[in-house]
Amino acid sequence: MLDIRFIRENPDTVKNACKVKGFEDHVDEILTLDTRVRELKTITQTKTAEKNKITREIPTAADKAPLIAESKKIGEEIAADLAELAEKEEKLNDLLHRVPQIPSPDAPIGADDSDNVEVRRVGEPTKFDFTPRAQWDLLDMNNWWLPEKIGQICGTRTYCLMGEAAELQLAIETYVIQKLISKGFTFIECPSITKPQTIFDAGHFMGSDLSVMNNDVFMLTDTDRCLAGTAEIILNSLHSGEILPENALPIKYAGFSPCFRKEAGAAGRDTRGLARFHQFNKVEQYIYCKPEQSDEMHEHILNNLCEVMEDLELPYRVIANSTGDMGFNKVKMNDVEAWVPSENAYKELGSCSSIGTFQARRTNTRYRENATGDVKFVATLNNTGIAVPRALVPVIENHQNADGSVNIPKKLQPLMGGRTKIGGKH
RNA sequence: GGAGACGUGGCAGAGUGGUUGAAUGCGCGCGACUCGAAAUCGUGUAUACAGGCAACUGUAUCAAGGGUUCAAAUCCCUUCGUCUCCGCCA
Repeated sequence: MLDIRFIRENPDTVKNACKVKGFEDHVDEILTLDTRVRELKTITQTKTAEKNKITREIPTAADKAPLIAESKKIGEEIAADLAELAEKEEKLNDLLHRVPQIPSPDAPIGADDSDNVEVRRVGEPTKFDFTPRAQWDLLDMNNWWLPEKIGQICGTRTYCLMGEAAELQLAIETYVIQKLISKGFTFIECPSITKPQTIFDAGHFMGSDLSVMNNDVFMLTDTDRCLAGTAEIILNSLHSGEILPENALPIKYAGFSPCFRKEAGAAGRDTRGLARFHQFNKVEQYIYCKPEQSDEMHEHILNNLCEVMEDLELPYRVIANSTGDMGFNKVKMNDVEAWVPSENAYKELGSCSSIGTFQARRTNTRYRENATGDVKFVATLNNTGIAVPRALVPVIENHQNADGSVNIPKKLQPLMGGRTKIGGKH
């Protein structure tokens, strides 16, 4: 959420953010409510101060009865104002949770992903001197998965890797985790079961009614828990309510967890292959930093993902997502897409986001400035480290050979027992 | 799942209805002493919101929420969390 003072002082900026991101504009209603709420606070606080003064005189007063009566009378007056205050504050709070984060001036303005802009392209689409196979053919012929059987057992949008593909997935996860550790990240394995409030605090949903997430989040029936869609959710709440020392920043976490998505809005999309599942694994980069460090950290975690692409020897490109595509809580967003030969297209493998202080306001995560002693909200950022099995798609397709075998990228070979190739007839 | 204990400031730890935003100790900041440091002494050390140009003032906060009362850290209820023992268990 945004600072109410910021909205008060920059209503036009906020209105514009609503417009370019495609969210309803509640600014005028917010400002009206805000004025009334502050009025009521002033009135009730003045009366409470008066009442406290009388209350303090009671223990030593010779005749207590008139003072008690007076105090009681003021108490009743306060109660009436308090009722209105509570109602107005609740309404204001709900509307404040519907105001989107202000997008960066650098972000392309646009309604949806068709307005995204390619920032850079690294490597060329892979050329083959044979007809390359699609991921599902490679998986079938190498006996690397069980699509029909697992569909019967576990339902749609589940997967099961076997043999060398399962090994490769584990190697990729381990590789990325170790890479991030070497760059100063703290490796942290996160729970997937969490409370709905933590998901809300990550700022992916609008308003203050938690039921809005039912469409996207798996709720665990008859419990107060749900399944987290990403480790970002847990990492975001890791320092909630804390005031961090300035020199602790930036804090860099490499979170690993199984991730759960309902994929309710994706019916019929990516139903074949390893691209989209209810459950997958993800290494997540998560940063807490000072707001002025945010751009630098954005480049840092974006570059980490680009390096991973290069270590996996994948042709890829970086996208600047448009204001309409970046989502409710983001300042700026860069997708990283890898080349997928079977689709003759670049496909998203990761998404790098600057959140500003938007999440920190929801979790109340702050730091104390050394020089001034001031307490300020931290900025947070997140990026994919690697998401599997989706990342296996470009890896096995781009590195395939005519016989259906797959070359292992050099950096992964030590984690694959020194093998340079898997699959094929051998 | 059963039984019990507990949740106070950065930490430790007093405090069971009335100037307690909270004793005391530790830590930390500043100052004095010192050539410098240690020790010692003095002094200071939460956050949010509202009002004010500001100095500052007010209100709230002793896990969270609600209740009783003129008055709640202190009494009652609910929730959350932590710990111990038993049971179960990868």
